[in-house]
Amino acid sequence: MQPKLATVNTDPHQKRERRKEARPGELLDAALALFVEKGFAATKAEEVAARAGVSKGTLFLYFESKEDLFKAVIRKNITHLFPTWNEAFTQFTGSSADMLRYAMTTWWENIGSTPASGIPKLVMSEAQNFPEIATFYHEEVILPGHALIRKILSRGIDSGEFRPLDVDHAVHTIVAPMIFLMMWKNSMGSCAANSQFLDPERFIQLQVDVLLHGIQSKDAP
Amino acid sequence: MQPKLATVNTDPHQKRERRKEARPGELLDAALALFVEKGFAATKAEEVAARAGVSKGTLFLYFESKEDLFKAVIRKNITHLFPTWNEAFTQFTGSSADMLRYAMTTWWENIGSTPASGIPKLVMSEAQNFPEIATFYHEEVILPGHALIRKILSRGIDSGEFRPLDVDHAVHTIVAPMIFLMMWKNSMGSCAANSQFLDPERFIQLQVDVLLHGIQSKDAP
DNA sequence: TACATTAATAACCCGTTAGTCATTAACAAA
DNA sequence: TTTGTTAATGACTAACGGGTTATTAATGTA
Repeated sequence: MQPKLATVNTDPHQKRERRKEARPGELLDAALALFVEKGFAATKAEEVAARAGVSKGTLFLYFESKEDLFKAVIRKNITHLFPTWNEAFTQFTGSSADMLRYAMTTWWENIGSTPASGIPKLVMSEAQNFPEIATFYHEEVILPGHALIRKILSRGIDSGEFRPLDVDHAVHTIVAPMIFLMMWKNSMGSCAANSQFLDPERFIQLQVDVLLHGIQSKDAP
Repeated sequence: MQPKLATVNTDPHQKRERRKEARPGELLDAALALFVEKGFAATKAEEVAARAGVSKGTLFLYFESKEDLFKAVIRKNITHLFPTWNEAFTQFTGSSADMLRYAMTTWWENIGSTPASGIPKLVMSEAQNFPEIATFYHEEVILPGHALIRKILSRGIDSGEFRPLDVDHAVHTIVAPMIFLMMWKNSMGSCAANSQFLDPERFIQLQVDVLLHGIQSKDAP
């Protein structure tokens, strides 16, 4: 709670390091963590700097403004996983059910369980304040992501494995729980009372099961 | 974008009104709208006052602090719909499928399509900054809401209409898309490009359909 | 019309914080 | 060892915004 003056370091006698290459990345990591945790407006520039182990002046040496830092954080974490995933999916040989299960599992491993899972919360929280970010994110993440899911669904329907569906809308049904999970994890999830309330892996398993098998029992009661 | 000085009114010659009773409600409505739109920290007390048609001083006449205003906003919008809903559900006579459909439809009419739909975004965005709010919300909204859904699922399973399920986890599967929808609507939803991207009513219909029928075709292809 | 009460105001105060800049010191080369 | 370059610093400032208060005026009553 106390702001912890920047002048006070864990080891004040520590040598001042010159690491031009490493600073931006470290600042971006620190900023991501704090923006996700406290929100953009509530996070102080000096906090970000302190967390990255530098002074506030250094932060503004690498980023024009706090807003510039924010945009850089988003941009950095929109890594281009999509090409890799597209590759993996076009070469997939198993059933479409397995494909969906595989997709959600690897998504959890590569995004959901990493700090990058904080991005959706951040983007949604600040979308109104930074419309450019919102459209940027929409085009660079949401649309490609949807395309990926649509591919799985279409494949399953074509093969007769899935029943015919309005694919464009069904995509949302697949994606919504994943977004929800990331949001939850990065907000309510850290409240003590909720730690055992929602277990991600279990949730994903059940989610896939419900999606694939459906709730309604058609034959056996 | 320009802050619009509070001193400048649309009609500066307008008579100064004394409406002690109406002010708090109007301030809370204004605050909800702005907090949802811009976030708590990014919203200025003067903006809230201006939107409610009063000066900043008046705001602090009715609320001790900005934080107090925030808590009051949350508290006000946790209206006690649950008793009514519990009533409606215990008296429900139709099938459990219809019950689920009914639940989601009325939820959309009473919450999803109203300004109150902004609360989840607000709570999740600020959960880390206001832990008391998070737990309060968890107990007053999330737990009762889950209890309601659990009731529907159990009923369906007991009657043999639904296949046996891990009810505790399945609840999340029902709830997640609704939360997602509210979040979306109050963040990305207002970006021009996304207006036709996700149609709430359609999404809910398909959501219920997918949940009830399931994706996987068990008999006829 | 005169007066009392109090809702509403706007100028004010002051702590906080984004952003700057003169100074310091780490490192490389001579 | 000396010197030049520049990464890093932290004290500084200017503005912003939460909260206060002396003043104003709306309304009710005599």
